[in-house]
Amino acid sequence: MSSRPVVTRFAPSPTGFLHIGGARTALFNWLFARHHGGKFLLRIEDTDKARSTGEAIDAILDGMRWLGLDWDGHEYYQSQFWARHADIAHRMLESGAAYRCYMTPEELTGQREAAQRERRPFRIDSPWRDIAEEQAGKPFVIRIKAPREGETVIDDRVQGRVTVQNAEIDDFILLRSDGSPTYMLAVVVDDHDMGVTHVIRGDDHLNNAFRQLAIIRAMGWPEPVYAHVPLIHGPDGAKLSKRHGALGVDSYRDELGLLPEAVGNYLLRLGWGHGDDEIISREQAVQWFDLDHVGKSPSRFDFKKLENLNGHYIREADDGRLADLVATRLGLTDDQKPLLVEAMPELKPRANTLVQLADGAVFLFTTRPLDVDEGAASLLTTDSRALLAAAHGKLATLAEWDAASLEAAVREVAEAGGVKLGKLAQPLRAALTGRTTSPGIFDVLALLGREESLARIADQMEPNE
RNA sequence: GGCCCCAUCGUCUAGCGGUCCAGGACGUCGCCCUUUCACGGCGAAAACACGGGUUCGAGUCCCGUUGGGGUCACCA
Repeated sequence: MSSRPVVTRFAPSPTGFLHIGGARTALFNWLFARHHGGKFLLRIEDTDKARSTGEAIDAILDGMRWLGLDWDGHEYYQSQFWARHADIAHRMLESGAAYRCYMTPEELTGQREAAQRERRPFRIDSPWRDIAEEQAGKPFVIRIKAPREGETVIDDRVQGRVTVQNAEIDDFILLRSDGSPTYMLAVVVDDHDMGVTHVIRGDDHLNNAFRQLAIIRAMGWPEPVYAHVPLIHGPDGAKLSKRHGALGVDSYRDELGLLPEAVGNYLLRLGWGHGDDEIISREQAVQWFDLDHVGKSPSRFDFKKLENLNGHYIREADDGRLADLVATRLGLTDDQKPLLVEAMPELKPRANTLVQLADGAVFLFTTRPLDVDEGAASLLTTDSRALLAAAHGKLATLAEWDAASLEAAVREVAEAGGVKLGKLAQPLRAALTGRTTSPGIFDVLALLGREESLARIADQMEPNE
């Protein structure tokens, strides 16, 4: 069975956006398939009509594309296979692997509550399990006749050998009273029909694996290899949820301003490691990824580390690409882009996210008079305003407006004024950018150009000058 | 509560019986570079949950305790 070509799948239910945990599951499946030269399939589990939305489907596909997780062939939609699911349930009924259960929901809750009261574990004990004849006209569900003796063992590729007593597995429902298939049935049938060989998913499904195996065995189908990956937890150690800002990947892109390669790299390293390697390209990941090195304990999500990684990828990214991304955020016109590209080498070492990058670039495009923030304003004292006037006078005479001439001129003014360079550079920065931090002041002058620079300086000069 | 799983620095992790007085990364704190802020460089503090075994030898194997997580629907 391990000689079968590898087929993995990602099977999200489109009830919300592609969240970060799902993205990691998808990444692991994708990586595993690519590593083995197999196929990676995508199946949308849209059987819950009430909660599934087209918007969510789009968000999932969009998120996967953004992360570079391409799937083979078209995407599957589980709801299209209802008839097939129902057919399997009926075949199990005929072979005696399942039965019609006429218990009402009320009877069931009654039993459940009784068990609760007596503080004993609840196990479905249907009186219909061994009754074959139909109760004409009465509603029923089809339940699996789960094994009651012995135990079931799963050799999970990440969890190891897990054993569960069959007595723990109850007669769960295959087909609801309205004839619709349950998730448990649908997953198994679809995975089988799609030829899935490796089921890699969150370990919140580990318990389900035993139930699903019961169906697989009843049908005599080949058993997939299971790999249950620990869930991602929030900073407090509990399962990542909306409460922790478990955002959709679209938020990581749009609101947080992260690059897909950073998110992918971070997710890869969360729960998986390859020696001391931290920065791992997609190519290396495909080459190195394996299930053996997936950790068994849940890991906590660390935004700081993600952000740092993103900073690394920003510094590594192409200036033109970064400029496009920032231009969109700032709503710039095409003719403003060249300046942004030119400034990018000075801008990008100062940012860990595109939000910060865009913020650091605004001074290039704001129009006079500038908004001067509090820190910058405190730098514009009477003395420094006089210094700015001196600098303005000197700079206005400059024949060449390049970094070298600019530096020489500014240093000269500082010296003539008997102050250290910083005493002049800081007010200059305040006047030119309205901020206390920016790229080097000579670069700022050069980037802004003669006319704009002189005008901004003049705006902040001593009034009586 | 039943069942299942997990347990190395604050966090992500390396470690697959000796080469570990435990390595890397993020974060934190110093120093250097420097007109600011970053980037970069150097350095520091920081962990094998606890208790029993097994073994010549245990972070690495076994058992227990404690702690954490997951799961117990006519949801997926």
